Amino acid sequence: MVESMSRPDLTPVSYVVLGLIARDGPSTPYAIKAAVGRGIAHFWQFPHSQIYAETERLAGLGLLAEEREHTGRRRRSYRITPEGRAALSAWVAEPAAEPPQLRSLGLLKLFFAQHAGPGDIAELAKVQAELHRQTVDYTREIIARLKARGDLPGQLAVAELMGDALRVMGEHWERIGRALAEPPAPAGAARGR
Amino acid sequence: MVESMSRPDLTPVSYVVLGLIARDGPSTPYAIKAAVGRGIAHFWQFPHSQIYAETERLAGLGLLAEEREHTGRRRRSYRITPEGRAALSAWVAEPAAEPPQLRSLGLLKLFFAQHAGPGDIAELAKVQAELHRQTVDYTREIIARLKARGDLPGQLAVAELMGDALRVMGEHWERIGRALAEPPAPAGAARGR
DNA sequence: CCCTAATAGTCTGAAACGGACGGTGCTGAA
DNA sequence: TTCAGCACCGTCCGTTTCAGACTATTAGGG
Repeated sequence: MVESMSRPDLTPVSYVVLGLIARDGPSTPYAIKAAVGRGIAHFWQFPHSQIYAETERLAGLGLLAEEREHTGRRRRSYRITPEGRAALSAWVAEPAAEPPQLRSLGLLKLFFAQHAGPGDIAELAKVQAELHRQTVDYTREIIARLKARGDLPGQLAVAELMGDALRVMGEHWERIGRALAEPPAPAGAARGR
Repeated sequence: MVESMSRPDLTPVSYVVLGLIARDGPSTPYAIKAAVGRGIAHFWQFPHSQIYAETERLAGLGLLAEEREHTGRRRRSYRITPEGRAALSAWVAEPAAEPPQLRSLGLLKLFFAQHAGPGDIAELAKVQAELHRQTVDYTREIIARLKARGDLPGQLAVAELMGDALRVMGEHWERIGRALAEPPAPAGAARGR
């Protein structure tokens, strides 16, 4: 039983770059940067400067081929090589055993809610609920666009999953906001704090 | 309108440390490390070596007070100062405007699903579903424990939110797995993918 | 008294970060 | 025609984070 078929010298960012070029055809790093911002950034973040380093490195490894514009700005453009496609496929085919990671400053503050007044937490909940609503809306747009295309079932599934997860989190924040806002003091048996 | 009441020289990790010491009383860095692993790590990750650096720094700022064991290992122990409590409260009270960030290798592979066979994606979905199930179970335990205590409503809310989000994501993965596994070829009116 | 496991903490090289900064070429107003 | 302003495109570099290897220390069991 071989443990890993995918190349150990490639990082997730490498595959993002390979994958987007495979999807969109020959691309400049700047175009990749824009494409990342339009989707992948929502579940795998990294600084754009990485893209420039990564395209160069992948070209060195023979997984991308560089072409340079002859006119004007002489931008570099990269297309994927057969080796690049093979590396990408091998990686996708290998199941990911890592759990998803969440990183939320809002949750961190909620965790320590006891150190602030209920009003402050209500405000936090309001802000977070609104943020989640916006992101869900954005996700909806993406879903609509992907459905119109009918193509790319993987991307659609990702968007639907994320949309649902964000919706559920947003609902929690709304519930928290309501619970703290409406009954400033529940009256009657004043449960200690 | 003042923009920021909270100290700009403190990072989220600083507040994690302050918050846990505020909750648990005087603690050694190692104890904090353990406490982080029992909860906060699920929505705010950082390397444990940071804790040692951070306690020292916070002591230098006067937000923690260091005490050293006289016997045995002479471990450092830290308690929170009034200034530390004030800094913590100010930070918690200030709403977080950042959206939550998700980071999932599984979603990344799903996004590029077209580059692997359906069987590979089914396998990915199976692994991810199982991972999510485990995490949900773990979350349930935490919720039960927190409910038994009756205390700390913020922590309970966090656990419930995360549990729900993970459950929803896990259900998506299960659905994906079923969709790919059961009908290897949908037969009949082949809906053009 | 020694061995082992659990506890406790240190250290470091490598990535990642992120944002300031500097060109370049287009467009359209003067 | 010029050139100001802007959107595009890419580089660079100081800081922070990161992971985890590594080193003690101590309690407990044999």
